Amino acid sequence: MKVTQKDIAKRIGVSTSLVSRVLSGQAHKIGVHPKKIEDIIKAAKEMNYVPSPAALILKGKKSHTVGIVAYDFYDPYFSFVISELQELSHTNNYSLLLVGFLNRKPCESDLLPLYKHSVDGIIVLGSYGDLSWTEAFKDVPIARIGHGSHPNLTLSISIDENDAMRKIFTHLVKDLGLKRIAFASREIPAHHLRCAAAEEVARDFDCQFDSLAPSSDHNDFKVGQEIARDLLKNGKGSLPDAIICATDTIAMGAIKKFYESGVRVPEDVAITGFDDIPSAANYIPSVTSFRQPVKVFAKMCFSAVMENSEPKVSHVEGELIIRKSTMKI
Amino acid sequence: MKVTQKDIAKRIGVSTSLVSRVLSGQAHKIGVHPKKIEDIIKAAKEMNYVPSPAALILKGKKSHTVGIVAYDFYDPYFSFVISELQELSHTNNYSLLLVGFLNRKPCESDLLPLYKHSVDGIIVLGSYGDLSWTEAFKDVPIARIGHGSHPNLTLSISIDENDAMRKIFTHLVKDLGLKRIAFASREIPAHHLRCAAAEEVARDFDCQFDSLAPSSDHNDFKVGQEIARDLLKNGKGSLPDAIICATDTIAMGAIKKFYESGVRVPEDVAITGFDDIPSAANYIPSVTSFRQPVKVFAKMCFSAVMENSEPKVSHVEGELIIRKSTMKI
DNA sequence: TAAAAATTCTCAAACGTTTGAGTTTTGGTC
DNA sequence: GACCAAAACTCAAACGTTTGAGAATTTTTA
Repeated sequence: MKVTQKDIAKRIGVSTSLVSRVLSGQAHKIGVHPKKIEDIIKAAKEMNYVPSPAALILKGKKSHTVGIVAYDFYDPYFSFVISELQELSHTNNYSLLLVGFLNRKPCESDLLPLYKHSVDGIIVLGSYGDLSWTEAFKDVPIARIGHGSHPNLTLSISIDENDAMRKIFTHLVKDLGLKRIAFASREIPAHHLRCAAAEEVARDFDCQFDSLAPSSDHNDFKVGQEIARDLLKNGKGSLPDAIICATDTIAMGAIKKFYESGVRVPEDVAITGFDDIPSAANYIPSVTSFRQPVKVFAKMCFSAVMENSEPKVSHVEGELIIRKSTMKI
Repeated sequence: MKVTQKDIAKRIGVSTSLVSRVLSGQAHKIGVHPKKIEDIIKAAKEMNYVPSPAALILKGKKSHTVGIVAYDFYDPYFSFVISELQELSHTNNYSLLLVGFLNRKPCESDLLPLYKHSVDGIIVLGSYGDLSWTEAFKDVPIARIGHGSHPNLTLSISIDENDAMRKIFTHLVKDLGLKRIAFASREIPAHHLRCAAAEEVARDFDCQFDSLAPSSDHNDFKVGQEIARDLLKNGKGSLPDAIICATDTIAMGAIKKFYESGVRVPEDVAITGFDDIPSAANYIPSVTSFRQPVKVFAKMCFSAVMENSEPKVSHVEGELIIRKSTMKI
């Protein structure tokens, strides 16, 4: 059924050693007759030989597999990352192993697939989530799309939050002339960082700044709604000019609550999101959002683990996609 | 570094054969002293031995890996499926190999990962997409979440479109008293099926029925917008009472276009979607949607490929989630 | 034209596990 | 204490590939 080097060797009448060296590109290391090289390659093609990765791994070769671990699959942002990684792995002849730590803390058995398939590298999605499990993978490069550094990470890549905020504020303050800015987020590490950046930039832009958080923690959408609801308690007059939301979904939650309360977006309050997930463009009104350079993230992570490059923390620039939710009327 | 059966054997002073038989649960087949069994198992635990899957695969054992092939990662519906499958694979101690055929026709190199890792089974996501490549995997069970049968499929599972339509029509016609129903979809196989079901059920319900399709084919959202635009050309008076959309995203597109044209949903026209993707609940107004029993799909596919069960085409019931976009005022 | 050198090729062990067939040990029986 | 069967264990080959070391063949050189 499955054709092996032995089959090729038999057909041509040579040893498997020769076949192996030719097929693995080591032919030049010893002398091999050009004609034989040709024959072997031709035979391999004809019999459509595919090397057994199991055998290769046994011999200590690379598995050409990267594991991708995600803490959350629902987030459309991550779906996009995954589809990018899939594309990259395909063009580089790698396989993609998917492992997820859904909510729960990663346990032994979560990591097993990574062990078992002896991945050449691991790509982690998301800033939050503990990284203690990386201890068990000291010898494989681990890259992360997310914020902050960690001793076991070969690459940690993210946007520069300050730069992002600067771009958002420029739009809000310079383009639109807004002054009273608020930031809406959940009580999670990834959002704290963003909030701190917003606060700092607000100072530079000389804005009145407020940080909004929900009383209780639900999903992003509910959080957005709650924040809007809380804001409305003080009367429509006291609304900020603009609300920068930590995610698109929070933005949508806020927009919906405002809509239901007769507050118009962007006329009464401008709203921005983060990540530019597909539905941001489809919402009513379409949501201005800071788009992360996902393709670049993916590419850099992939290169980092393939080449096992030097540890590094990197920032790459994103882009503010301006839509109706902040448009001048 | 990595501990093997040899290490265990050496520590206890037995042969690797014995260790292997004990550890792989074949001890009862030959006689093994109970004490030794205990010792070996204890040692394996202490040294935290993990069997090398490479070696096992080489010996022709199962790889405990299932491949999941998706034609589209962007669709939130599939993200959800994938996260379910991930959960299942985890509880069953399987690994998940992700391969995607993005737009393009699956080519040789797309399938390589499945070959290479000698997957025990394959789960295909989506009705559309050609299945000719399955010829190359005659010996592994393939299950599909999607419509229709195919000789190489162990399981093809989907909702019963007629049942779904019946539930939607019941809501629209019986609950809301609507009479003039339209169906909006794209020109793709999966939607055609749905359209046919709608048409048939409309007859049973004695409704005026119309099938709507865009002049040109874009993404779902644009299609929704276009269909709404086309409908508006004939004046607001001629709108149907309700539009059943083949996907949530088409529904949102239509809603948005209507909103921009001053047509109110649900007051002027009721709209339903399909799949109940997360953003359906978040839209303005929230979108009534037919939810597919994704968890059941995932579970059945997984079981089917794990147990390599008899070929079967299955339907399971879904549920209409009623929201604002069809609510009585 | 034989020896040296260069070229081309093969042997066999190794990676970690399984398993049929064989070997040693144990305990029992007369 | 010699013999037998049952119980407990080991040998070695096999899975598909790589690779250092060596063997065979061809070419060069003197």
